[in-house]
Amino acid sequence: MAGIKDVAKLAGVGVGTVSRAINDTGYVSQEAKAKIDAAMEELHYIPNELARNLYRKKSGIIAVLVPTISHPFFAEFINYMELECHERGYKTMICSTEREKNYESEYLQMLRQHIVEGIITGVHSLDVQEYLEIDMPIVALDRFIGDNIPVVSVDHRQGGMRAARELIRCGCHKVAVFQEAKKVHSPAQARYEEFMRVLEESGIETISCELEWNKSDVAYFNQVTSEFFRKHPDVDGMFGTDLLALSYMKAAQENGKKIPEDLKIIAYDGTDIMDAVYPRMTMIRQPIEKLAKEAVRLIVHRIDGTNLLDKHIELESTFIKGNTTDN
Amino acid sequence: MAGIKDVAKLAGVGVGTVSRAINDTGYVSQEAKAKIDAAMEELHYIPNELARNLYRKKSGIIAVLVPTISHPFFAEFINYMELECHERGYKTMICSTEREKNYESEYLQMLRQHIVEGIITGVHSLDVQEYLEIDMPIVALDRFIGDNIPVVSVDHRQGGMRAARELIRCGCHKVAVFQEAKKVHSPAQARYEEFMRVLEESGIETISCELEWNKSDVAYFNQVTSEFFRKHPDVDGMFGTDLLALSYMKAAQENGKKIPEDLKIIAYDGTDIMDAVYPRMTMIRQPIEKLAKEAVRLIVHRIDGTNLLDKHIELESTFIKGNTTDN
DNA sequence: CCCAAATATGCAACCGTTTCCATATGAGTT
DNA sequence: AACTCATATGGAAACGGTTGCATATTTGGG
Repeated sequence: MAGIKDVAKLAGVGVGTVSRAINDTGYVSQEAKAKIDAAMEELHYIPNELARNLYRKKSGIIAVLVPTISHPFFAEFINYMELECHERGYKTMICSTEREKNYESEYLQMLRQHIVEGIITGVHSLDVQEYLEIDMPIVALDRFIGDNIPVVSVDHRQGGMRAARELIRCGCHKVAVFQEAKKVHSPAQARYEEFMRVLEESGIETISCELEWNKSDVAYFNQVTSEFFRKHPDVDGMFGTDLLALSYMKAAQENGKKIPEDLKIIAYDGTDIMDAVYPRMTMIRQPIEKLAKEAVRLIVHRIDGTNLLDKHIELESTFIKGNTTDN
Repeated sequence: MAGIKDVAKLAGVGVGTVSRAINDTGYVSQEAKAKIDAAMEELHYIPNELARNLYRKKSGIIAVLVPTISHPFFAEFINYMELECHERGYKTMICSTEREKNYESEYLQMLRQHIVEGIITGVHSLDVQEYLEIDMPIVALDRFIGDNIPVVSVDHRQGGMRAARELIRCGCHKVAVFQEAKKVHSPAQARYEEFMRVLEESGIETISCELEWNKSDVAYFNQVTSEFFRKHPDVDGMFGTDLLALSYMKAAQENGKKIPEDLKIIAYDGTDIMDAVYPRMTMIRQPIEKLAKEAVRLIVHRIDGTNLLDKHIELESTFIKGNTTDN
């Protein structure tokens, strides 16, 4: 591998001159530039980014922590995030934490090790302490971590309210709501609270089913929904995240229920795979692209040290009327 | 940020001794070790990985190139891949190329820049030349690139054959097959060939629909399938990848077709979101976890320079009988 | 008691860049 | 002619580690 010294030698100039030529900084004569270009060409020289990184103390990498990539919401989020990172000159590193142990601290280490410059975390860790101690570029996706860590999320309360109103409008009597583990401190909790509050205000019975922490695979969802359905076959309304809503619909249909006649379903998230299913789901769609862009914007600002003011960015979700509530 | 010199100074030893203590190489006395540990603790010292990388000429990062992360197959693949990489001590960088331009060369640069040590590419580029020139750690997922670049894929021919036989068994007369852009040189082409060959051998009419290159979003699929359905409402069998199969089923159901009575559908890929839909899809499931593990194994071997023999790893897919072919 | 081997350590060189600084040249000004 | 100032350049120091080498010091066997 040819280094900058080889280029300098071949071009008959000093390394400093080569470096200035490459980076277009300082003074370099036309003559020298030409010789350097020729030498670089001849040696197939490409600057070693490792060395640059060391000097600059920058890796140009942003990490994203998610429970699992294989979940439409996170997959879509990461997709948009990578786009935005790329646009801003950053690379994207992924870290999934859905394993036995809680791997978060390991990933946080990467910040101190200068492997990554910032972290966007969509992980619902239980041991939050570690984050609080660090004063480093961290942005949370839909999760409260600490006062100094900005959060990007949607207005869950509104989403919960809209879902509740829609089910009320459709005349539901007994509604199931699937919510994530309560020990997780997330803005999403407001969604369930508001959803249930509004329904109960209207005197509608609600049955909530708390999911296990950090489990979001389809096999688990199928197990939960079919079991739930067996216990509560008379439920006539349901609210849950995309895959869960799909899974519940499946459990119901397998048992001969008609959608939306016998059961109304509203899905939360509205990832785009939902557009491929029949019947068209009534959904509360999160603006995933915007979430991702905002998260990247915030983390880049943190990295640059500019604009540290933003604390909580709350975006609006969209209600999409489909055919799973009524026709 | 405290450096190794600070630790050395505080501990009253040389930097070499500190380095040896940290890395557990060479001789370090108990006494020195204790002092160093204390100093590291006091200074909250963590080795700068950037500096280590430079010396070792290793970044510890493997990149994965995909058209889009937001597609269940790739999302699942990346998920397992990240797991396996992590297990082997590598970080995972993602690069999506589903943008206007063909960004592959940019990402290939990362190898030369020493940003990543290896690349697993699931991208269906058109300009293959660049790969061929490079003799670097590259592994292709389901795609032929060049003689020196190993491929990990499934036995598509068998998958195509099974799907065809199933549709024959169900008595289809006119079958639709959606296939990726023909200009892509991928092992998957064998699937369509075999599928159509077997059907035509039985005298069954086939209509093939070629998809645009590098388009795999649901909106596009919906557009394609609804248009196709309008043109060919009398088709009674269909074969396509997961989302496409879902989208097609949706188009059919929206037009009052009964599944599987009026139309038989077989999905290829079998990502796990498919387990959440009703009716249960008849599928050819790719062993995504194994694909990912094999791809990582190969790339790591290439990086280490051990075992450069493997050229083409071909895994078996699984036929899963669901209720979209018959009950 | 002596010498080889094992243990222990500090210092300098190195990894491949970037940037600072000292120095040089030539053009334009007074 | 002397003095700026812009242009141009090479070499050294720095980034923060790791490792080779020279040099103790200790240990143990004959």
